[in-house]
Amino acid sequence: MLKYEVIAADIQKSIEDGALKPNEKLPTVVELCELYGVSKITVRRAMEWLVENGLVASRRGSGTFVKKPITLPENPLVTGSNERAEGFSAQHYKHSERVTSKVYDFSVVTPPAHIAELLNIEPDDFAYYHCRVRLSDDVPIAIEYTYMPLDLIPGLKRQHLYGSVYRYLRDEIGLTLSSFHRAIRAVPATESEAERLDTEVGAPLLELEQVGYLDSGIPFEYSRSRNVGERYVLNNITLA
Amino acid sequence: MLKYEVIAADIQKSIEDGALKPNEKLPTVVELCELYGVSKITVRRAMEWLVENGLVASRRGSGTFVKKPITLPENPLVTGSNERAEGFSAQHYKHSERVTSKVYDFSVVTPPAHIAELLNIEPDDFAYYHCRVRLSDDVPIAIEYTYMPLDLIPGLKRQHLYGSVYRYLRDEIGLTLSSFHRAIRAVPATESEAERLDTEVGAPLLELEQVGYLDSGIPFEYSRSRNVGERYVLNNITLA
DNA sequence: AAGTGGTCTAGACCACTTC
DNA sequence: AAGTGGTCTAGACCACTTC
Repeated sequence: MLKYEVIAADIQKSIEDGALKPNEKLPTVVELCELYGVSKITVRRAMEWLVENGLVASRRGSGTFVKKPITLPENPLVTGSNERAEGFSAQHYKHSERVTSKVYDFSVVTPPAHIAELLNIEPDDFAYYHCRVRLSDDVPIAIEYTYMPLDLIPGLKRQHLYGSVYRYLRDEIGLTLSSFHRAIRAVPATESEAERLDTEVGAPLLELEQVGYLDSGIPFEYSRSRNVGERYVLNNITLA
Repeated sequence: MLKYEVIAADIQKSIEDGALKPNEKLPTVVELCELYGVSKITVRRAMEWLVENGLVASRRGSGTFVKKPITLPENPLVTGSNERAEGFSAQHYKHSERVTSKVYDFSVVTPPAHIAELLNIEPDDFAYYHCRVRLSDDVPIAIEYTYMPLDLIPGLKRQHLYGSVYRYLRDEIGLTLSSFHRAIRAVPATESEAERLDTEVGAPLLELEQVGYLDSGIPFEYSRSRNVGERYVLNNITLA
């Protein structure tokens, strides 16, 4: 664990267990430097992390203060975060839900031209294609349509689709996932989606269309996931 | 403009006008230090900005490389960014659209309990409430329901609702907006929304429910904006 | 072995707030 | 005037990649 991570985690813990109360002033940057025996830039890193994650607000000239933690009402079944791309399994296991999948299609195809383009492969290159529905405690949450370049990923099997594909890529193949470009939309459920997701035709779905990149900058997936509107929320902190 | 911003902007420009091509290696950190006569940490800041904005990928031990810029298909009329909260007007003027508003309600009320809670005001404190539809080139894009604490904002008038309320808060009142907590959902249009947004009842809307904060950490707005699914996309870059 | 990015030190200097 | 966070310097040291 890096030094700035230790500091940020400590402060986060103090806020979460109430040792630091909303609107309370944190120790000054200089004090924290002395406290942890680190340099100013390291404390700043920790502060930046806390600001980005919505825990504190810094005001030049006066100090850094604990924000009143707010959670917007979470009626729906399932909550995702848009800060980091974690994949469905990682997000849901946290809440000790039982995540399962129904696989509707798993094949090797030559993807449509615009998808080949996004994946940076030739029009006649092969890609895995799969369609699966993700369920949390047996309730269908989302349907995914995913393309992954064949050449990049040796040995993807149907069985992997029942668990976390990202875990397979990371732990078994040793790929390093680095970033995702996302477009977020609201779309109506098609007839087949309505059936597979146990909802109505035309029901609002939250669509996340994304291209995922390895740290090498190479795209490793094109994916469209459509989440049932009334069962899924995406949470997010944004800076002005 | 800060030094690291200058460096980041230079490199961004080189990428955008093609001087730096996809997959090309950037100068090393040390080279950039010499080139700009700055210290390493300043170059790192610039690199971090470029990584966060999806322009380059850094690989320890080998270098920093230009990413193939991708833009996901943008069928819809209007595109927003989820990186920074800019407000409707700022996002849309960029595309040289004509942004207008229809105001359906503007009043002072005591907000519902859960909203008062989120705004950190007493249950019987007053707040401005407004409901307006935002149009881009006369096409309705979104309907907003917003509460703002009365005490915080002197002199909000109906006329301000026809332009950018954020601009009023910033430039006229001198408030500094700092961050937004957002929940993103797909919801069906109600009857009145369908009529005001010129769409069907039950049509998918992209809802952004958000609490906005001042740099002092005080909430200044609770807002729910519902964007017509087929006319609006939110774009976003996420790190793994 | 040489080259690359990543974290960190110990401070300087500045912008801004508070009193 | 004193206190606070924000940017930056000039380097050290390290982890990792490439050859």
